[in-house]
Amino acid sequence: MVIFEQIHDTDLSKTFDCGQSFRWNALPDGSFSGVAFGRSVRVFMQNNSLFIDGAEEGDRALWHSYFDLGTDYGAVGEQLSRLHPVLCDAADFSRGIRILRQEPFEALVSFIISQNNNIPRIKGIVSRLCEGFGEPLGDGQFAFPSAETLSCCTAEDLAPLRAGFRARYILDAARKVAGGEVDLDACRTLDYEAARAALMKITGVGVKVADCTLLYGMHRLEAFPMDVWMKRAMATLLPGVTPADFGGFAGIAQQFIFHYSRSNPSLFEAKNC
DNA sequence: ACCCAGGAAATTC
DNA sequence: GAATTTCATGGG
Repeated sequence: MVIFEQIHDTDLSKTFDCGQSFRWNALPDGSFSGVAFGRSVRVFMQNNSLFIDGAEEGDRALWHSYFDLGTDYGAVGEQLSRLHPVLCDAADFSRGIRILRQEPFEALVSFIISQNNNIPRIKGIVSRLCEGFGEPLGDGQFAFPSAETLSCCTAEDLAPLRAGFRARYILDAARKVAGGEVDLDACRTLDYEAARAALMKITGVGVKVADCTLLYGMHRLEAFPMDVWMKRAMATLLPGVTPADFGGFAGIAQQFIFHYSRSNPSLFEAKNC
């Protein structure tokens, strides 16, 4: 068990269910089970401490990084709140969300699967992908499969996932990553536009999926994924505001606005009469 | 039966 | 080139 004390501005339920990750599930006791970097753990908060049950002490730095515990989200929220009144509401509503540092390939494939799809179904496909092709971890859980493993698969192999037209996108991603044509490690340090262009060499990866991969898989906070919710939110709630206005925390602002908008659809109802 | 879902590719105008 | 259609699958 790894324990982090004096942890603030952290709500695991919001963090896991705000649409950035598809690998965590709530247990009846309020804790969450999930897998990251091939480690199966159960996590919960208690008295401002974050407990990682099943984690080894040697992985302390890994979990610190995964949950981005080095960032003061309270301070980020305050800074964003000063920029615009809507950000004040969004940041307050989304208090507790952290941007996880997920595995790059997992983020890439997860958001390829996400296109024109809904979150429960995305989770189902990702789950079947791991069960079918990921390394078993001995407790009924499975690691996210590697690009190398998936690069050897055929479309028929992926049929049980019921991923539909996205299956061939997954395979193209796996082959280009495993073959070195797309270097995910390089995308961490490449300038933003170049990293985005590199990811978009994959069939099925457009601007939005590339931005999600950069933000959730590589913690590139300048990425600002624009899905239908974000487009509507920016047009309706923040006219004239651009991601650049959020400084170095655009990605965090995006997640706050996204969660706020999805959770309050009434914000977009017609305001006549 | 119909509509939508954290989009992107293929086709058409 | 910009606008529209199609793409598989499942749930409401």
